[in-house]
Amino acid sequence: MNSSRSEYALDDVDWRILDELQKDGRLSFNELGRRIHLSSPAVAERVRRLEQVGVISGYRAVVDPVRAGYGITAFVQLRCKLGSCLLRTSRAADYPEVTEVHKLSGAHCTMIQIRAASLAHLEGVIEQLGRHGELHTHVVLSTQYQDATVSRPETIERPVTPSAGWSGPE
Amino acid sequence: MNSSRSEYALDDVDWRILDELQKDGRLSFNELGRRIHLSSPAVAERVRRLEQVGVISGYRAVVDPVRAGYGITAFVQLRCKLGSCLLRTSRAADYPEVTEVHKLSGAHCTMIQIRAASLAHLEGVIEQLGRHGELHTHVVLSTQYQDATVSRPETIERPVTPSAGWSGPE
DNA sequence: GATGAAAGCGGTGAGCG
DNA sequence: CGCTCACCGCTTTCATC
Repeated sequence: MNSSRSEYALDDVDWRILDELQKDGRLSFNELGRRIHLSSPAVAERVRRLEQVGVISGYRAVVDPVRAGYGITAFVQLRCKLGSCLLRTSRAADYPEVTEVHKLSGAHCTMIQIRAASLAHLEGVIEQLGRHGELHTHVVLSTQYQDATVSRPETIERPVTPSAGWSGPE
Repeated sequence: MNSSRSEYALDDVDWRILDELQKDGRLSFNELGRRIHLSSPAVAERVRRLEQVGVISGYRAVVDPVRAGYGITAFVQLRCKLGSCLLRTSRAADYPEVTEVHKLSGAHCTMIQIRAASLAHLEGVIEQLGRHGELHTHVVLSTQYQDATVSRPETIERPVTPSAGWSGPE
């Protein structure tokens, strides 16, 4: 299920496959091949390789958190106290409301995303999280955009304009 | 495709279906019914209702951003300047690197998640975003956890302990 | 990679409990 | 509201080019 390499060279056809499967994960090899102009056996082989290499890590139904009863989203930045770090003293199952955990550079060590059913519910979660350290909470008023698909990096490379006054000696 | 109501009462069977489809979005009605002990026609009807009501908003292949060449993740908190707000002056296609945009309560008006191919790439994106206002950037060192599934709210309700010294008059 | 054929499985609808 | 059954269609897969 895993590759020894952490990256894998994706060609144009691979990206077209990824585009389609990110839009509709239930496409059959037949239909997928039709859309990217490839035969189904060829498509099947590529998809299987993408899965084995781990570029495709799975297929999931996308559930709308709001319509499923989770009206509240919040981001919490947590600076763990020594010895009570969230990542060391808790497991994912302890906090089903925690949707994401990222270790950060900067002043706060962790960025956490939370889904809660109500503000009262959120309050309870935050109270628990507070035992691990100092936290800054940001409640989301509305989500404008999420679940973006990943597309080919080459397509979107963006040049950096060098700061004029800070060029090296010439 | 949409319901007039924003929420929908989900029973136990619905949640079992959502659990399974979030684990494997390509399950056939046949296999899904097998797992939750229901016949395929019955399962098909429920899944279709969940789709119509918008609880299931789609099916997607999950692409690992790192293995797809996006090694860098960052969170940016943006306080828009009047008249140059990101949400008013740009569209999603202008920033393919922006994965999520949330409007926030608190000092910063927006929380943005970014996926970039490299630090140089991130630098370019941040430079562009900076035109919209003041921003605080947090680079993710590693992601411990993401893509949690949503499960029944009732299961995980968490009591809030009232602050002893601040009860109302009795 | 493409083609073509064969086999298996999944989806759908009717009728009933 | 769910089950069973039967039918039709599609998808997958293999062998071959």
